[in-house]
Amino acid sequence: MARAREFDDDAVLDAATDRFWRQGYAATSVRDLGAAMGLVPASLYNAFGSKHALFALCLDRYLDRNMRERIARLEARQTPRVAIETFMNEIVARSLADPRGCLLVNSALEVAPHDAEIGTVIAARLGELEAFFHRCVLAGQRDGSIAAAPPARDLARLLLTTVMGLRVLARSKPEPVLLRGAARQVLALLDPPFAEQST
Amino acid sequence: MARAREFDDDAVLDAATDRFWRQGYAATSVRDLGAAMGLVPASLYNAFGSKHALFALCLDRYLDRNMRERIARLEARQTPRVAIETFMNEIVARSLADPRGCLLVNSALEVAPHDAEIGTVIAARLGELEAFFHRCVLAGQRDGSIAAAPPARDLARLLLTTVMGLRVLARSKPEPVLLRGAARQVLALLDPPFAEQST
DNA sequence: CCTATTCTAGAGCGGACGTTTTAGAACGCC
DNA sequence: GGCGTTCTAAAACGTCCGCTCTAGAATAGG
Repeated sequence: MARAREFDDDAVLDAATDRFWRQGYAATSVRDLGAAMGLVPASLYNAFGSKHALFALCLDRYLDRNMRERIARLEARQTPRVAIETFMNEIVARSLADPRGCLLVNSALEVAPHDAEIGTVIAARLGELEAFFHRCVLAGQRDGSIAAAPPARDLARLLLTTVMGLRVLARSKPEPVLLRGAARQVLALLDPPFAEQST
Repeated sequence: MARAREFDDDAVLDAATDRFWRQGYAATSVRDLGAAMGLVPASLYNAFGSKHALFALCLDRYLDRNMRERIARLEARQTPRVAIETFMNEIVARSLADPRGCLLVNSALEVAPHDAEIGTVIAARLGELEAFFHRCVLAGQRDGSIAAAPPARDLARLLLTTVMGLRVLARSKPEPVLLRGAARQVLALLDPPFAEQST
């Protein structure tokens, strides 16, 4: 052991994530990151290896603290139908409130097509989200709160697709009625054929 | 009048569009564009003014030749319900076949949030697409091929959202079953409550 | 206290960026 | 046939890129 680090890993990673989130990977320079993190480039390289490695770390941390946390929270505390509704409503609310959008979606378009390593991570996380929707739909079809007729896999696929679409629209056409209308209709698709459902 | 241009505007704009489409705006350098267009940077600047102006031109041309052409073709030749179905199926097929995705969607995430001028163009074109879906849904509800209950505006909003989402997923998780499943379900939402419909 | 190790600071690496300048070649018009 | 204009070609502008090097400050163990 020798001299200790002068900065807090959590704080500087938060700052780096915010930069990538706001500006994208390519448009964020190492000097930009350094300034936001309060670090000189050399310290940044000493601590995290490279811009690419730092991005991978930020993305992973982001997904743990946003997507996975949300999935775990909703699945533990809500009925399946309500979990889906809450998820979609949270996406709409966040999309309208936070101009940065979603780092996962931003990266899915900017980084994934040209970076196999990050691309694999992103595809896997999208798969986790699809799996969450699928579990919710299956459980909802079992308890009668979701229409039994449509295939659960396809409903999960459409829900995932809708989340992606909402995130894109929010960044270029951030109109509340647009996002809310789309979310309302995709949720309507879950309704069982008769208004009544088991209590 | 003096010396004539040695290149064909259409051909070089096609080449430039392909570069922006494939790599995005920021990741495409002027030298890159020049090489693809067979032009030295000075000629490019002489002919098109700047990288930004060239991009705006390419985006406009792209939208005329892809989105607007498709809308006009479908609206002229198909019943409203079939027009929507054909549009969605074409999006899925193209997304799976062309790794470049959609220049409009790519730009909606990469360029629009940081470029007010391009952002305005993109928001307007997304509005045109939403309006197309809205016209189709209204006409389909009139002729009985689309369920009358859901609000046409919301259906149009969800269709637009789904197109955006399909384009995003195709670039990071290009699985045919995923895209086809999502498209199938959003089209199922259009079905009138009883399988029979007027003919 | 001394040494070994790890940190920070800042200058600097070669190269690429968007753009402009300079030089000269090709054409319409008087 | 020269003139004026517009083209092409290539070098060069200053700036920023991701990254590394050198120097010195700080700390733990012997």
